[in-house]
Amino acid sequence: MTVARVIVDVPSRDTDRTFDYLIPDRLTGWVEIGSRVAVPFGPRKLQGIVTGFAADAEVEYAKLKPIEDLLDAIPPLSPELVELGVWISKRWLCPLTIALQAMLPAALKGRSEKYVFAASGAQWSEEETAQSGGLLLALKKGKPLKLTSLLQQYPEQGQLLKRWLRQGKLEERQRVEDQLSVKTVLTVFPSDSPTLWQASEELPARAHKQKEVLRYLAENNEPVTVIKLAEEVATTTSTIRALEDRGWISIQAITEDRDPYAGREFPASSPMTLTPAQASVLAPIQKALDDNIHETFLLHGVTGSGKTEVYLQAIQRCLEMGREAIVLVPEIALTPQMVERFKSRFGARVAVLHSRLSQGERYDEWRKIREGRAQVAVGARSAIFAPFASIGLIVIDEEHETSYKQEESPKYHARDVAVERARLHGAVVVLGSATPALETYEAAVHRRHDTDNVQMKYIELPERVANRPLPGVEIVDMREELRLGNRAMFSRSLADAIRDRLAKNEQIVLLLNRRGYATFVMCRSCGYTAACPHCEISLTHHKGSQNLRCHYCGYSESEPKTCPSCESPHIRFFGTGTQKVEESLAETFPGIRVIRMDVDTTTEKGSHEKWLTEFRERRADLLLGTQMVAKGLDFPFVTLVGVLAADSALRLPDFRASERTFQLLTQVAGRAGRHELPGEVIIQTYDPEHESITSVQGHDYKGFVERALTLRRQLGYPPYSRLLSVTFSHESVPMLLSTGERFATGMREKSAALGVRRDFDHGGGTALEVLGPVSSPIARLKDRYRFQCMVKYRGDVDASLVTAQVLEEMGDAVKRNGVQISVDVDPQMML
DNA sequence: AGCACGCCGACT
DNA sequence: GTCGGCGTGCTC
Repeated sequence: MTVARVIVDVPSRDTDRTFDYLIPDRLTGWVEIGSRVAVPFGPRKLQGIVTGFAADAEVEYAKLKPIEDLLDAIPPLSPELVELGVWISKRWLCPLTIALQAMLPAALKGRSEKYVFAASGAQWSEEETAQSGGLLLALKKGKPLKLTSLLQQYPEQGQLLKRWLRQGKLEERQRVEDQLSVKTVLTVFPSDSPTLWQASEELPARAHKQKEVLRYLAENNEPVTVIKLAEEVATTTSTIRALEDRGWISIQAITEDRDPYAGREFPASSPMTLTPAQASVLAPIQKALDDNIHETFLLHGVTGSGKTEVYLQAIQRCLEMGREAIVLVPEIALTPQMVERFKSRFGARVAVLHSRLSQGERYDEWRKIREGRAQVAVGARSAIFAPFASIGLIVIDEEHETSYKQEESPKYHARDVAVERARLHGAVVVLGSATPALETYEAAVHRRHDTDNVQMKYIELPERVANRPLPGVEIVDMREELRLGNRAMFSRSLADAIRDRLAKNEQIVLLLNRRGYATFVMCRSCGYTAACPHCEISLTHHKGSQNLRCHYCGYSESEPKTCPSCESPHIRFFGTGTQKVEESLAETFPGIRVIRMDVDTTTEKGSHEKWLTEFRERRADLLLGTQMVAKGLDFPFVTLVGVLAADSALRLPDFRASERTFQLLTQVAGRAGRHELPGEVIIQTYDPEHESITSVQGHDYKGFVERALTLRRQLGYPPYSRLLSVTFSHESVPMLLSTGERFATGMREKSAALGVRRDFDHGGGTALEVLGPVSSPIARLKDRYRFQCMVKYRGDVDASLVTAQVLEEMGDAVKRNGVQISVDVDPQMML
């Protein structure tokens, strides 16, 4: 007899280990590594994942309980994904169950559901029945009812329920249920035609409708849905049921796929002829695929250089070798246009995973992969967990994008997961970008060995296809504009250019760089600014709902008419939102047709797509938006890109601020002049000397990066060190400080044993140093104060492990004092 | 994370 | 006396 080792779905530190369960006979042979099971856990029923087996002799615990149920016929996770989960939980310090959950589609996140039913022989008085307001009548029918829906239906009867449960008149049972079942359709399976004709003879003469149904089935001898059949013969389902009772047809529930792209035509495309440059970068990728070796490439290609075609042909080779491919794309760039390119090349072999699909649609796409019906997965961050069996290639497009780092636990970075997963499969990784992250570029070009960065090969597409030039970039100093008396939102240069495109019927993309540019509220008389009473965050003004909102905790209050502090009426809503720009555009350029894309206009499902289609069809002149207009869009008639407030993010206290600004500007500049018409870019800024802006002008990625790397080396920032941040939060500051100090001391003690840093020319001198505890950039959140420690360490040190050890040692004390601790390994946002 | 157990104050 | 507050400890 073997025993299953199960990770139960309780995300806490002390349950972050396996628990052993007996495998009942009926499940022998079905329970595998990666199986999802329902298990009893204390008084509850929970979902768990099987991660291994043990022989009887290895089991220490005496009173094992049996697994109660197997939740899927095919295990949703493979042993390889379980192994990857273990790796993630160690690297990013999260409970294993959290890492495993991240790999499952939401539809399979089992919840424990409670059911209530009347105990056999239980008696109630008439008075009680009346008192219960219908509740008892429902329960006396004997069928177990869901506790949550009972409480919803009879909100007054909570107390009664509780009492009867305690008295044993009612009983409770728990079941683990999926969030969503597979959508099924009743389908008719006819027997063969002669039998059906014969059956028709046997029917009594008055059964006209049944005869008609049989005739229809005999003529079209193939399975048909009950609904369609009823429609065709103009009858009801009961007629069809009657035929089933007679045994001439069978009706089965068949799972139906909700194909979100159903009914859409994707014209077939075939491989394009590659330019010599494209061919030369494809060659080493294909060679690695042919040789079956795990290798990572950084494909550095300027905007419009044809990276996607290289991906497509690499995937093709991968499929020819009988292996599968994953393509990651930033969520925001996962447009129909992008999907179409893959669908038209690989057709039904493509599964698409992104957050705009419904939970059910996502589950269907996931099952296509799991069941081997798709060989290419295209999706956002979490598609890295696509349940393929034999991966040959993983492509990460726009690899520098911050959206590849998940900000909630597990706080994994898809790029790192990709490399590890590829290693497990012996697969090739291609990281593509016009503006690679400094970490990636450094690992590919300088190939340092004292960091944990993966070794990779650098391949490059330095020119646009068809020798199209990169657009000319003009930088406008807005201080100068002001000096010359132009107080408008648009510089003269940008205004002239917009007018020019309107006259020529060409299109414009306008980017409002809004990061760090919140629309806060300030009193011009006394300087009062509206802040959240629970978080140390200024409130954001929402014009539509006329209120002020905290975007961290959701607190909101109505828009003040006078200053709450000094009662002055001179309270103003600062900052520039896209709405304001839109108004200003309408005033300055009468008749201009503007599409505005921001969080307000794109929340509705499919709206993103709708706006882009409208713009593509030239039903608007100008596309205005935030970050989301910068990525991956390709419109032939866009010849002008304007950037407002290019420098707005530069003042953020984040050492990556200038890198981010440079990347964003380069990306948005790349939207111009991608086709026959040449492009032009106009960048408005109050900081025209800043390197992250001037480097965009010369399309000088390498120059910018080398200078930035020198600076990073001097300051000992990544990629010349790695970071790990630990945030402590509690209602009382002294408690926080003492806990933070304890952590810092613990870390410093351990670091003494790790040796010295080899080549950092700044202070510290040890392989691991701890900064803080200091007040966190968000000093208070939801009524809890926050302090943080930053751990800076040499790449070959396993700081995650050291941190886990120190937190373990502090464990008991911390659990009692209620300080919450959250760890972020390789934090991407310093805020 | 729940959920039970257990030990304290305020009510029928 | 009992109901319910939340501290603490366990879950194969």
